[in-house]
Amino acid sequence: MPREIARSYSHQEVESKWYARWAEAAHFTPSSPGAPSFSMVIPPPNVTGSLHMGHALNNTLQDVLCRFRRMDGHNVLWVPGTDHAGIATQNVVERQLAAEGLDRTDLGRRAFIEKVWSWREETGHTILRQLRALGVSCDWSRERFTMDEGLSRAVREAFVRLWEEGLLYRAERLINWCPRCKTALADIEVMHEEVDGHLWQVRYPLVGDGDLVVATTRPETMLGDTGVAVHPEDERHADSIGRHARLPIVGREIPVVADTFVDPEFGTGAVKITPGHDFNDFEIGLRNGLEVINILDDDAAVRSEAFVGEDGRAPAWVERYGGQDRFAARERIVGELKEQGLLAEVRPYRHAVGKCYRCQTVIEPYLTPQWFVKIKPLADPAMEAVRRGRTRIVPETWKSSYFAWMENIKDWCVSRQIWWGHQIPAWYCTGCNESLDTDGNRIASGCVPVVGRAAPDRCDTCGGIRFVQDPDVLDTWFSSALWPFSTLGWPDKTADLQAFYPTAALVTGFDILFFWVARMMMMGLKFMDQVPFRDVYVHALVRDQEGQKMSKSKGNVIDPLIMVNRYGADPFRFTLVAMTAMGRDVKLAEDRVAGYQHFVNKLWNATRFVLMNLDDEVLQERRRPAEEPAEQDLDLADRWILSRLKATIERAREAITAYRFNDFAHHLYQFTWHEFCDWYIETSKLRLNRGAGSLAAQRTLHTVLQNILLLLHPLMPFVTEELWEAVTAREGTASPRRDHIMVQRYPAAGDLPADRDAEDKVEFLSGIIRAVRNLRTEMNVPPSRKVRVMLFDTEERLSLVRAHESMVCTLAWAEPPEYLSRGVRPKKVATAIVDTTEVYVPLDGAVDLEEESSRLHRALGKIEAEMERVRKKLDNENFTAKARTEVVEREREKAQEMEEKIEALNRSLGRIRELQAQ
RNA sequence: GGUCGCAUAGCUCAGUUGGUUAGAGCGCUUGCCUCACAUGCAAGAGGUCGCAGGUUCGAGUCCUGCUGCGACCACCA
Repeated sequence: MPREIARSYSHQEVESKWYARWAEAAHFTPSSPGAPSFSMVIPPPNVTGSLHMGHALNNTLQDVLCRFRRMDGHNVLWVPGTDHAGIATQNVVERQLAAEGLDRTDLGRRAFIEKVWSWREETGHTILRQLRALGVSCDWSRERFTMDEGLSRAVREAFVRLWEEGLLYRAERLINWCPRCKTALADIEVMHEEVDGHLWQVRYPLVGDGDLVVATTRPETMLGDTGVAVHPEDERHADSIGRHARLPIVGREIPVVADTFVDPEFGTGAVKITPGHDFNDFEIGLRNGLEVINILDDDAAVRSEAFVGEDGRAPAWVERYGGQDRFAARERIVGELKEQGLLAEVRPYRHAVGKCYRCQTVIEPYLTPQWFVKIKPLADPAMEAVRRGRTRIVPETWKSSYFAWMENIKDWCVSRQIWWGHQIPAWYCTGCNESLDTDGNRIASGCVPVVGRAAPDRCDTCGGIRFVQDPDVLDTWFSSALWPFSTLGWPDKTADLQAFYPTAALVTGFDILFFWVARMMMMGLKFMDQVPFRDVYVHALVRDQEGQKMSKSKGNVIDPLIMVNRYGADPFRFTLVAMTAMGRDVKLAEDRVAGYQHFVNKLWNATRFVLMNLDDEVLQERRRPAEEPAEQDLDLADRWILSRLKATIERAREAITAYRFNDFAHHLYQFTWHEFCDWYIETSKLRLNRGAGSLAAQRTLHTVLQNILLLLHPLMPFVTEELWEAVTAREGTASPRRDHIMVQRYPAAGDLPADRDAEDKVEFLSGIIRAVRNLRTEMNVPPSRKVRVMLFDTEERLSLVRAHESMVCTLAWAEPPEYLSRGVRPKKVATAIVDTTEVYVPLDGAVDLEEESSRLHRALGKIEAEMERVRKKLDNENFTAKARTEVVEREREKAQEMEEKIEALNRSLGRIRELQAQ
């Protein structure tokens, strides 16, 4: 019989013990036929990741939802897994290679990919292991990886279907190129950042005479200039239109064109046009028939006739500038322009540059063949679904962001020039495509792909049998976009899809709303003809206590595992949930966690108290927990706490189903601590000690405590499970695992009575008690003495106090009150009013004046002695000058405090003398 | 440049649809080792709810403007 539990809770052993037991009992995915399902997919963390605060918050919230729904009778499925994180993972492994002095080309594609796989075997499960420490209850038997066999099949299938429906195309477009990752990026993967740069004004001589001064932030791109543009109505430059300028350094003649894009107000009103390296210029070039020159491309000579010198080689300047780092080239170009006197002006200029979201390298617009998803036909239904409420975004403020992004969406560049990822299922016949580079490094834009679920056997056109697969891989987010259904077995029609799609909710941070959520919406509707989730709960970012984003470089990172280790998973989870209010960032400070650790301790000790006071029979009674105690001699206090419990259950359920996590936590906290512990347990003590009413009190304590544990379980799974075992005294039952709190019914308010009458009465009585306590303190009644009280009100009100006199007196530590009818108000009293009842504490009756007076004198004596010691210390000892100052400072503060205290004591003594005199 | 959000006690934040003396945790003050818990108990101090107007019988809560932060989006050289 676990009648005694330890004096305090130690989380370490308890947490690992219970996690193992839950897993063993297969509680994570219950299956009761006919029950409603509740499914979620985890936002798959990168395999490269280790657990940070964002994951901790995200997964705690999901776990709270899952545990609640599971207890509430749903068939819960929570699918865990990881994302292969193309560029991020490739970067990690490449860094390892670099440490050995190698790069990926030394290994070759096949060997490199093998290396990534073995890296993943070794370390790719770290983060999922770490999640277990939080107590998350995903179904580990269903762990998926975006590169595993099933999901890869889903990716190929999706790609092929998009192709077949004409929603996928390959084209040469200007894309965002990361020169470090050496791959294309989607628009959304480019982060814009303000930087301090310069605006250079460069003189372009016109052929014949005169010149045009153009302004640019990137002078090095002039190597690829193929025109200069001015506004058609700009009179200053009207003469230049149609003439040619001679490109400095290069010497090429380029046309001056008119385009309304040019803002005559900005700079000089003349813009150099570099169609190969700027999105605007590309458009202008198209409109005006300008050439495109690619200065970063080693193959530039091949790709553009303009670059071919007499000897068939690129002109020297391409080698001088194009091959090297852009910023070094910029300096040399600027230097050379200056030498030639062509630099008209330089001024500091702050402007935005695009950077790679993976490595922060400045993006270079670059003309290459890539694969694109035609996005409009996918985005429209995805917007419609949210508009019609088929998917609800919570909180709603994110809806407008969602629409804004979707409305302006452009075709999605899904190809990446890296090796780690889903290789694009497109093949090129070597017979048909002469320009095919059979090393597979780059497929020219004119080549015709054959897209299919597997490599083709024979070319339909030429009958050839040799094919080269497209070397590009898909954007990582392409596979994540399929996650809600690919993890359930799609493209097969599986029972899982039938049962669990659409998923009930998706819990995610706003940072991946567009990367991931929007794309899941599009793909889910496309391939499943149904939204991927009913609700999207968008939570905020976890910041440090100053509101700064946590980052390694700032050194302000709080490690969730350290929190779990130090305080326990339960307090940590509780903190995260309690801080999660809608639409606001979570600022996390460690002392919050410490604060909620105290709450765990409180719960622990409340349980200890209950266990110490229950008779064996009561402990072993097996009522359904949310059910009022059977015996009907319930006291007012019992009725009150049960009614409060009912209200708490209602509020808690309301909060959690509306994703108001902080409300959920706070209602339960408030009830447990300030209603159950502070009031109910305190009142129960009297009845437990006497015979009368003891049984009802015991049963009520038992019932309410069990309900508290059940209610708190989604938030604090470990400690509640541990305590549940103790309060349900379950040894000897046939199937202990069925008794785990994790699989009990969640309390329902309907099982309990509301009792307005009891609530009103207790509120009144506790008001009286508070008033008396307050007066006690005001009157300086020593704790050893009971206070004398008089109450003045109608007989009816007073009779209520009379009926609960012992409770009131015990909690207020008062003598039995004098009940006064109207008319005889006492004098010389301290008063308070509760409702209509006036509460009096007679001054002279409150304090034993003799005793109090001598107590104060003793205290005064002590302090004066201390003062004397301080004075001596200051006088006698030999200090160095500095030490002396410090000591004096410190002691002076002490002395000040003591003097204040002496003053206060003297005041009290004075009051007592006054009273004695009367 | 566009959009959205936030400004409430010393600190970190609650405050659903406008309704009587604005709440919590931490911190602070005072008194208590009262036999579940000092990771505690009791009592308390502390707020012109960013500023200025407006709507209303009534506004922290709605509207307008301003100030200060923050985020997201964005191809102006």
